[in-house]
Amino acid sequence: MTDSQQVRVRFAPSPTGYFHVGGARTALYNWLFARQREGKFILRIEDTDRERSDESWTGGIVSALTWLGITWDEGPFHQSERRPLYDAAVATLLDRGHLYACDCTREIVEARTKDRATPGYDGFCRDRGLEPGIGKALRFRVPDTGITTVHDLVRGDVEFANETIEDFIIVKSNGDPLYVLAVVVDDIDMKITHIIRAEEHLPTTPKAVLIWQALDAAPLPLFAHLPVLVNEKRQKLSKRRDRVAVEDYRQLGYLPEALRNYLCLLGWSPTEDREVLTIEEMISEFRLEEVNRSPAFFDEKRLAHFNGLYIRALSDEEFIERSRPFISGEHALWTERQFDEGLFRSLAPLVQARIATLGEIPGYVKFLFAAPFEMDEPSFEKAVRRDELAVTILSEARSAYAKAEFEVEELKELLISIGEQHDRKLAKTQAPVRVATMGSTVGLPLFESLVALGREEVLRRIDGAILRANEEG
RNA sequence: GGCCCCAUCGUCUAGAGGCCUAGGACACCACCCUCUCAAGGUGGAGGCACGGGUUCGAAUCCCGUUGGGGCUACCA
Repeated sequence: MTDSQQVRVRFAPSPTGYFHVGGARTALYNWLFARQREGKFILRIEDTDRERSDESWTGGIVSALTWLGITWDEGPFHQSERRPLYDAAVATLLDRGHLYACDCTREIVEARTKDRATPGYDGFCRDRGLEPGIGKALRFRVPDTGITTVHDLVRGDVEFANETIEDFIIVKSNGDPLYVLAVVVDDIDMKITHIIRAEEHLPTTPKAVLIWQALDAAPLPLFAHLPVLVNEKRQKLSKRRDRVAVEDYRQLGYLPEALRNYLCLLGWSPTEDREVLTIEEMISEFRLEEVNRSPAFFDEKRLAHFNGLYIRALSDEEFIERSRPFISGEHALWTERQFDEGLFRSLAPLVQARIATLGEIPGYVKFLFAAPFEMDEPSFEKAVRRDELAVTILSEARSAYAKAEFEVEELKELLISIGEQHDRKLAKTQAPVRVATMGSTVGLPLFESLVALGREEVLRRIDGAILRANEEG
């Protein structure tokens, strides 16, 4: 390609399972590159294998990309709808002698090559002059000598000796084209200039180059093979064994901008030790040539850190809006009637400062809305049963709060003075009250929470705790 | 097995021959702040896989070893 050409990249996932973070990273890099070069980003669904494709997965890809803010300029195209193009390319290749029919079954090929030093197809049908047709696959005649070079922007030139590449199948015996052919035909047809994809595709790239050259229809694209994302055991992220679905992270309460930022940093980094980047900064600073070559571990802890950063950067109002899916609807721990938006708003900033994912919100405010009131037993044991002064403090707090102004400072001062009478610091005094009213030793600041609960409920819960401590203690 | 890729703290990375006494971030530890828990602040521990070269000088270049990974389907 030349510099004057418009940049055209594509993201081409196969709809064979949940859309995962590795795919999202690949899509993001393609998208950033296209935006930076003012080119086009094309979405193409690689569903040449009908038996392995499912329309529902395509919907998942589309919604995940949309959620991440990765928009496409053309598509989504489906390979399954572009069959005529592949057939025409096959005709051309056949015409030029690049293909030959083969009727060897997989078993026969394996039996024949089992003892040979070089595995793979042995070229048995190369010169048998079989007539193409149903029941026979079409293989690409790979040159016996020479080198096929892949020009890769992140790895440099990668060379493959042609003798190590087998005569691979391009059309199945049932007439269906294979991915290796479809991808090349589509990339040529869509005038793709840069192929940015995961490293796992690198070994098949020389085959694509060979087909591309045999078709002789367009200059070769530039490649960029991104390092794979791995799990803690340093194996390629797998849909089967690892939690990788973008949708899962969405459900857990990760912000798309945080996931995007984290993903951007898995394999590339900007200068000056910066890590939090706006989308504009990513677009202007991203460089394919600076992408790392080694596999990167997808670290959820680090992702959570970024998510916390992004959550804390939200304005009060934005935080409330982002919270909605987690505080109402079918996943809420309470009914719509039990929920009170005003009360939630009053405590929201305190929640916002404490969480790393939006999914943690319910845990912080369930003491306010969920019925029946849930008591954490270990907390009760620790702060009430094992504290001989707990019941005394609860009783005194109850009396004081019964007639107090229900306001943060007032409630705090009252508890401080109760503590002083028993020579206790507030940290210790507040524990039984917190557990009695909020159900746990940990949680939101106590006095703000008491105000939200209201006098009546606070007194009721303290009474309940005293009763419970006495009857079971 | 064959082909290919890779190799800086546990993790993500900065580093393109002298700026490195190897920088930042997550996680971890300590302290500060503090009504609990977080958040925030300060500090700490922790790394160039190994061996040869090249060079006045190597984390940086070359070769080898070792280790990891990917691919090896009439899947994508």
